[in-house]
Amino acid sequence: MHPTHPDLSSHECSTAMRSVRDALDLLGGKWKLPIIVGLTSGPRRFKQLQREVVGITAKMLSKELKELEINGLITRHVQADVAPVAVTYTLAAYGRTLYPVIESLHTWGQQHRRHIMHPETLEATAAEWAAPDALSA
Amino acid sequence: MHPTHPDLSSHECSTAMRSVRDALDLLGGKWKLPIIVGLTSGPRRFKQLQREVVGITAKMLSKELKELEINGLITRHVQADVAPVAVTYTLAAYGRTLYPVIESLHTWGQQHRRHIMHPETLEATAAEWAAPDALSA
DNA sequence: CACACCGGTATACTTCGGTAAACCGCTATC
DNA sequence: GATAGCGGTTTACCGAAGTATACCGGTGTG
Repeated sequence: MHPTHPDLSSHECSTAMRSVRDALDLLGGKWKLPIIVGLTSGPRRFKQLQREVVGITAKMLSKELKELEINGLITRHVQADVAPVAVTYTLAAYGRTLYPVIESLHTWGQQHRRHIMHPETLEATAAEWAAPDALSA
Repeated sequence: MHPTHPDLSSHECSTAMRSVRDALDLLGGKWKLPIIVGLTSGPRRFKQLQREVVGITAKMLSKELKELEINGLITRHVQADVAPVAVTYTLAAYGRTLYPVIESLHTWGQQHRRHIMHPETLEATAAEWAAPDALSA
């Protein structure tokens, strides 16, 4: 048809799309990111984590932890000597590389909550945040 | 070694968790973010978008676009005068506030792909990225 | 005329994410 | 001895998410 639409970024766009979907493959679903957030403040034990990630069932937590471990984002260590075997989960170094992602989601979610509660300030808000036109970085 | 990290207080942690889950409520699922990425480089028509977001069915695309519009992230406009009614989707101002999120996911996904393909450079990689200790901002 | 593109909708189906609840061996507490 | 905590696994089940396919009215193309 009309190949003349000056689409600067059709390449960049598909690159971005691929990367985002790669990331989503690992982090997608309802629980993975909340779990990682729970681990940002230090090692946690199973039940402890289950209490923090409100609403998750033991089965889901168990399953998600396995997947996160397989992908190298978290580490599981067992202390067999102590009383009723202590199991601890920690953010692995690789998992810590997710901080920027967590942070941006955290910030956006916070703003979003305000935005929902005070919709009258919408335009101001949207303008203030200022969208950096990066993404091509 | 010693990740003497700015331990998120338990309060900050639950705040972060709540925000992240708020964001995930809007953006969760397999398609929403890829669709938004597709719209970052300009307005798109339905079929055009379907071609870019590889693998999505018309039904899903239609459903997701509706939800994104309801949440004010994108805008739909219809041009009724032209031949076979042209429908165009655009990132709304509010949707553009997601750039930081998209960008961090994009960056991480890109690194992750490299990481998968050259696992031997793992330690170097993880160290290099350096996790910004923010998040408590 | 036959065919393809557009922007979807309708119907039917399958898969998977997720829940609820019971259960396991072990330990410590009342 | 009963109960509760730990770190899960197992079973059973449901509903949402996602897929596949066909179809619609309109138009323009060969």
